[in-house]
Amino acid sequence: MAIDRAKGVALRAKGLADEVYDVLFKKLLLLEIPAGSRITVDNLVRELGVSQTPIREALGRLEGEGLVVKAHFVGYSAAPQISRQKFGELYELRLLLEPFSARQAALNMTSETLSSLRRIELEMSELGNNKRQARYSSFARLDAAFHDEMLAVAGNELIRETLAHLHTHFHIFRLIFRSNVTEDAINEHAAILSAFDNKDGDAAEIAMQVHIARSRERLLQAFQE
Amino acid sequence: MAIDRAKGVALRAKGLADEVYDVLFKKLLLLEIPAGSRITVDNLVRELGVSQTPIREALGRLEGEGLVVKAHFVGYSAAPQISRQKFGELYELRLLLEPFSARQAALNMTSETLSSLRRIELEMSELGNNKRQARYSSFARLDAAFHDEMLAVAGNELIRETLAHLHTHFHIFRLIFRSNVTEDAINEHAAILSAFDNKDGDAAEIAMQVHIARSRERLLQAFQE
DNA sequence: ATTAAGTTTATCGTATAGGATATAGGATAT
DNA sequence: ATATCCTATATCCTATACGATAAACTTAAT
Repeated sequence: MAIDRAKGVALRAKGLADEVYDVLFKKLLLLEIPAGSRITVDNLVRELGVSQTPIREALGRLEGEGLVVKAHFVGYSAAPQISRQKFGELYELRLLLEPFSARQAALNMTSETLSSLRRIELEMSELGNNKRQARYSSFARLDAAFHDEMLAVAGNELIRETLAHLHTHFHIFRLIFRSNVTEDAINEHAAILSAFDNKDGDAAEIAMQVHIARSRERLLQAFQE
Repeated sequence: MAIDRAKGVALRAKGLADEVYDVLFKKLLLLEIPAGSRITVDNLVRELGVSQTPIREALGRLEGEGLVVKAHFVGYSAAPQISRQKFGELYELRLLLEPFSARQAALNMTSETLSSLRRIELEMSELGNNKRQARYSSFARLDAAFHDEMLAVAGNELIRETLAHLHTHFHIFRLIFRSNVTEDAINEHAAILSAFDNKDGDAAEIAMQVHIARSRERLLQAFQE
């Protein structure tokens, strides 16, 4: 896990702070650092083998992105678990942005992106045989890729960045409640893909709306268990 | 301008990094640091009288929020000026979020918020006599307050935060092109206020849509000058 | 037994020194 | 005259030492 300084130039070109950032980001996404738990600078110094400065800089960036919070003279912690209130707000926002983006994507769709989306879809459908843990983790990654690729084609980078940012929190939430949400989503994605194939903006918008609304219903059960 | 360490406890309770953050944020918003210009750590050390660590931490946070960018072994710079492309994307996003929020705000409107919005509106209309520079600066602040107050009542904090974040970049843009956009906006705000007063969601949504679309047209001229 | 005060420890916050790199300017060779 | 190489400087990047604070633990008194 330690960062190998012997890599020399290639590593230093990016800067240690960037490396530390990537490591911490990944740990947060994989829940190796549980939501709400403390993150001490000294521990990271020992664990990663770098000095405090790049670690503080990386934590500062994560703080700016809302993934960690800081209390004066207490230190950093991973951001707390998403609340039910926040969950509802997140889906309201997705419903405003993604159906619109799906429409745009349908109108701008290229054959390259379409085949790329089909490949993602194929990979998803082949996950059924894997173990539950591995399956869910892969599914989450592929689902993120599907939506992100669509947003790239839709053409509004600001919307794409905004949702990518929110997706991080969303992802952490989903990982905690390992709901079995894989199979249904595949059918819904197929409907979206079909609309993309026909360059049918109306159909794409509606299909995406259905997809997100149903996703919300599926995950909402996690709060009631 | 220097941070007074003699303030002692009160200052330290917030942490120097937070103080530095506030100072830099304000400088960026007031364009005391022009878009794209270099921000050197050493200069800030001398100017603010604090060590490098809190400055780096503050810069890291600003980087996470997209207000500054960093190049390895080169240093930090203020984020570059918004492009025409980005400008279009920003308004597309606003048109997706703010009319919807205006509808929600109309349905949830309270008498307290309504009178608060009216007070903002009154202040705006009284700015006409001031000097152009002071007038514009005050107008921008009041316009931001108007939209933010509406978003607070609308109820979705995530949308509010998202737009507040974007508003920073938007504000910097407007400040550079000191377009004379004050008078028209006042009339458009009045239409929104009227819909709020009647708790008329449809009217509020449409009025906000018109307001943002016209605002876009007014500012778009800045790119063509 | 419980509470409160004092002490200890872990951690953050700050400062300074030294090494590494990129950029700019000048000198030299063609 | 131009292009290339070299040198110098400003700046970032890293490491370490020291001070300040808050939380945890222990001890003693009621």
